Amino acid sequence: MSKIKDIPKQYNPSTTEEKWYSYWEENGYFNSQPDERESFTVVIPPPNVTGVLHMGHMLNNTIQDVLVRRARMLGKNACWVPGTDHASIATEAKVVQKLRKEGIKKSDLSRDEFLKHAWNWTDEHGGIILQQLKKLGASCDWQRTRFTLEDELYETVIDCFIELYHRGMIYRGLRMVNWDPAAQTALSDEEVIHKEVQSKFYHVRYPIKDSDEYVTIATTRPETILADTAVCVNPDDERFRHLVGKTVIIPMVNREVPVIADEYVDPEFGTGCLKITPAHDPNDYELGIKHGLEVIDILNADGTMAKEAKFYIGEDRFKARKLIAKELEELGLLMKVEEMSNKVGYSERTDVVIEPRLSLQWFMKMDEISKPALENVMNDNVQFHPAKFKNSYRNWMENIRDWCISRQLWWGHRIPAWYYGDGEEEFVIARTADEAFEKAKEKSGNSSLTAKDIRQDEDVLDTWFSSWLWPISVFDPEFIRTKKANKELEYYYPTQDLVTAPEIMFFWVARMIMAGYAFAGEKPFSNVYYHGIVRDEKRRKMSKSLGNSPDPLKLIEQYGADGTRVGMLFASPAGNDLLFDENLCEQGRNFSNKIWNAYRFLTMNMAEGETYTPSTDIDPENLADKWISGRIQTTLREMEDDFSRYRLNEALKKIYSLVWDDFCDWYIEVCKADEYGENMPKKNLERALGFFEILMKMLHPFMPFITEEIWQQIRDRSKDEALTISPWPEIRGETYDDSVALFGTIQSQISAIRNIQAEMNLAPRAELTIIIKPKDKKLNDQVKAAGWIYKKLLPVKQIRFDVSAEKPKASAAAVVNGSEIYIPLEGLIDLQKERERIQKEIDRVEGFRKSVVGKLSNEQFVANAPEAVVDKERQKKADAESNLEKLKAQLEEFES
RNA sequence: GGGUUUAUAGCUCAGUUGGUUAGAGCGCAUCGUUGACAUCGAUGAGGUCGGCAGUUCGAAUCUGCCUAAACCCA
Repeated sequence: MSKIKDIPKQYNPSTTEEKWYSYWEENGYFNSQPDERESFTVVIPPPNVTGVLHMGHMLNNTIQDVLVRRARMLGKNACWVPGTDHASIATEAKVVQKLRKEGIKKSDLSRDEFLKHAWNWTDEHGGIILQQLKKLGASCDWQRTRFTLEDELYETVIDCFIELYHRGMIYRGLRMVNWDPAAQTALSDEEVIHKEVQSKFYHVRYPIKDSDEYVTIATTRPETILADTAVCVNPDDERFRHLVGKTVIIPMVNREVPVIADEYVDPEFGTGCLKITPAHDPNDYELGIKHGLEVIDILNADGTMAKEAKFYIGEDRFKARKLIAKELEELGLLMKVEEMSNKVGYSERTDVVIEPRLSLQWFMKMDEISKPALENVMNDNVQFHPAKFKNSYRNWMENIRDWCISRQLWWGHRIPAWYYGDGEEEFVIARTADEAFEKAKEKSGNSSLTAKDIRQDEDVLDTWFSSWLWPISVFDPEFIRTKKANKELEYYYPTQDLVTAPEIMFFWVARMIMAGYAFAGEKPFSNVYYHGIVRDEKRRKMSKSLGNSPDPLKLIEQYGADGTRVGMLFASPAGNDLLFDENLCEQGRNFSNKIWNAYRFLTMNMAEGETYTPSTDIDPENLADKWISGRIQTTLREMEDDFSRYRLNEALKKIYSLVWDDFCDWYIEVCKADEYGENMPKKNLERALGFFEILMKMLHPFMPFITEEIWQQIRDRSKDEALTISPWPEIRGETYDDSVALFGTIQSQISAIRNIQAEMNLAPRAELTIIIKPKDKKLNDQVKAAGWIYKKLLPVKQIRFDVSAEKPKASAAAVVNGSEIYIPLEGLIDLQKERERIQKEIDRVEGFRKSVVGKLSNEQFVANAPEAVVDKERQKKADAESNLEKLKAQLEEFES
């Protein structure tokens, strides 16, 4: 390259980012087609189609992009499939809300009319989030973008339902389900969030029939008293044994119900008497079946009191609770009210209190399908990173219960069940109405059945019942039906890495693994990387309602996409939560600027009209070249290890430090010209550019934009030479261990001299006379040959290397690994200060020596520890003593 | 109630199979700016590793108990 004029002092991300993202897209670098290369496939955890980018997405997609970009540079056929899901409950709720604002009630609309509104909403708001991902730099294959409710994927889900039904894994049944009275739908167990809340514990008296006695029960939900059909005690409880078999009268409704006995009751809890409400509590329901109790349902779907309750009909359950408590008090039956904390289930989506409710729903059997999913995670066929999550996975899998897959909603995949009568078994499963009609005629044996006599199930399937097929369906939507993989599925499946948050483990990860084995007979991915949840500095989860989440796009605007990515990753150790701090993005932006200025400085050193060709042919005589080259090689190896363990933040820290500390603070400094104002020697500049190119490659997965910008400026590149598709640097190069060690020694000596400058309050530019007395002849030759390095990094008037040097009078001194440094400071030295400085060092080394001697004088240690360890201690002792001797001599000489 | 995880500098985190007088970044302090970058440079001060007991020649690292916190499941 040749000199570029007027590079701005500060890096400006916004123009760069626009420019390169469109360049990448135009040239199709992110598009993947099956070929002979090894595939590296990642499917995106599909965000809600109408959602907007939040901090969790930022982290999630930054991580995926780093993995995908690195794989691409490693020469793999990288394919990152983007897409969205339809988010049944959330989207339907939003549409209902929007219609309500317009004065339209959902119940006034037909299903088709409602769906039209929902699709309009989706078209209007849908996919914004995918556009936002581009701002982040996400290198997705946009041509493959999928949506769980698009036609092809819709069919897949229906195929899946039919297949599983025929395998006998899907059934319909009356069960106690988690009912969301706001969304008016059943939910799966996973969609219920249990929260610890402060509740009132009402103690209520129930009179025994034909007696003066009472039993006292305790409940947090007095409204359910109206649905009680028994009272239960423990058979071994002496207090109540005589009451078993008698009849109690339920207050208010005056229903006569039996007192029954069952081991289930814990005599220690509450009053020891349990009211049984089979319609409104899962445990009571079981007891009800066992004891043949009546089931009285007193709640409507919307959570108001039903006419069966007889009291407060139409009132909300919570209002009814208060009214009933008041009435019981008036009746003299309310004994006391205690405060207690208990766990109450809330809807994940609508945040209202869940009611256990008996209803007819579709379920999926989980016992068989979960087995391979558990086994293949435990044996690491599917690896979890970090592995600690295997524990909770196993725990959930081993206690898994059947999955309620029906939802009383319209936005979603409609259940392909068709009813021809009211009986529980009077239905058929069919793909179309015609097919259903034929099947219904056959199953019912009623040949006079007409098409009008059959009606399709109104309900849709759980959103996760579509997304669990994602790793299969995005490649081959017909596979579930045809059972024959197309070319794409053949090539891309199983995928490599899945990146998600641990909170999604049961919703999605576990079920995708089940689907993988159930349909493809193979895992859906090889690795699952669980990242933390993004929290604010007070450890609160970031949420819209708390308003504690920054706007990701504003962050990108402010700090650049690269800076923001670096900020997110810096704070993100695998599996730990991320305490987001904008400060980290600032650090990322500063890093961008540092890189930019390093590059700017190199261009400033170019002569007009001259052409510079980056080179990594190192000068064998140049210690600094060998050192930086070795450092790069070592860092590449370390990063490889970090990546293999999904420790992205560690890999980033290493390249960050290599660029900033090694390259900028040391390498560029030693490359500079001898005299200020002169240009850097051409050879130095070309090598600096050559190493800089390698650094840009190493940084590219983390900071794609600035690295591409500089890469393209360093040389003219063809379309085939964009950094994004460039090969990752060779890892097989020399590590120059000896040169790296020698350079390290010189760095320590230079730091020691700078320390003297600072502690002695010397003017930073005051030129120094420096005498280095290396610990032996060999080192003397080596450092002497590298004398030029000292001159570049220190204000040197004169420097001398001499194994037999004597300490001059009135000089500051230091000992570094056996080598001594003297700096004559005639007239400048503060004797007292210098004495203190050396004494401090003596104290430190003496403390160290003592701890080593302590070990060595322990006979047990010498006898039992491995010889190498003992030898090491002896060497430490010898070194410490040698250093001490020199320090003491320096101090004495100083006193005289 | 059952289970899992975590506890290391002011903050956020490293610390592989037990052998470092415990590391990093941020923050803090001192000094420095017409010399690539103050979105910067140089230097420095901060922990004995939650508590107790044990195993061991040796423990931040292994074991037990306790305390605290987080998460998951009932």
